[in-house]
Amino acid sequence: MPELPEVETIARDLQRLVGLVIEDARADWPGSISDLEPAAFDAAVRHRQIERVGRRAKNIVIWLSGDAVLTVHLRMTGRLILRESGAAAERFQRVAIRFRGGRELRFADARKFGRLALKSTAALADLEARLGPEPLADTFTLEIFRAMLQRKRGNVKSALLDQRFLSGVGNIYADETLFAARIHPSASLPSLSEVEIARLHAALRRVLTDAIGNRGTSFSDYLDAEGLRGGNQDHLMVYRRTGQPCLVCATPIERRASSGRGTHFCPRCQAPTRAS
DNA sequence: TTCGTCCTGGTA
DNA sequence: TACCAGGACGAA
Repeated sequence: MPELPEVETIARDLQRLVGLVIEDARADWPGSISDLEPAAFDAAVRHRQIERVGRRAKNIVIWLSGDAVLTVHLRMTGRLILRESGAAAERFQRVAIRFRGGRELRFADARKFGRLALKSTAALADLEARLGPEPLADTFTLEIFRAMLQRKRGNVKSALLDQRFLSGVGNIYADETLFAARIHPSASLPSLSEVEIARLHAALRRVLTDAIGNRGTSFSDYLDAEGLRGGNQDHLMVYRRTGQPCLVCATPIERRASSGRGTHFCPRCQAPTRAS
């Protein structure tokens, strides 16, 4: 599941696209492209130059010459891999963008949930309007986070997963962050103490930063832009460790389904606080 | 706020 | 063979 650290890793790897000119684009699965038929997409991106590559939330954002932006959301099983043209196609390859000079950006996606979208730079505002702040931005201070939490209801795990509230965090890093902050995933937001809010803020930034340092978490699906696995799966404390001993206190890690998602936690380290 | 939908490979 | 994984979004 590519989340902020995985998408950031890919976006950094794709810096080498800057300056390349698109020769053509081919979509083997039309559904992977939003709003445009494959032929129209091909015509719309041809001969445009890559000006900048970045990330916003879980989107890879590729600025093209001529007021166009290509956004890529990998959803669950999407991969974006840069290869030499002529290399064997990726497994589950859906879209290939060829560049002048012999390289090719492949979008592969087993479950076909991921999407490429071509839009104007003005239309990026629509994307921005649906996204909460970046947890690693300098502007995401403890004070801002505290104010955000005061306006939000529900439990802490669903808040972390809500992209309009905070962007970039998915199921893996929500569970890991809550463990690091020693907060129970079902804890209601109003019940969080000042100390817990501060721990949560610090844990968010540390967990995500460490995961970027490890080039993301790979289970079966995620690969970076070079087609290589990340290393963060060896550093997870609770995610997919159901029944295994907590690495802090040896209590078996529990898993519960909440709103259709698996939630992993240590019932002792993350015991609910009595006060509220 | 929760549920269904899109999807299908991997696993039990 | 059946079921699980789940990000985002729209509907109930």
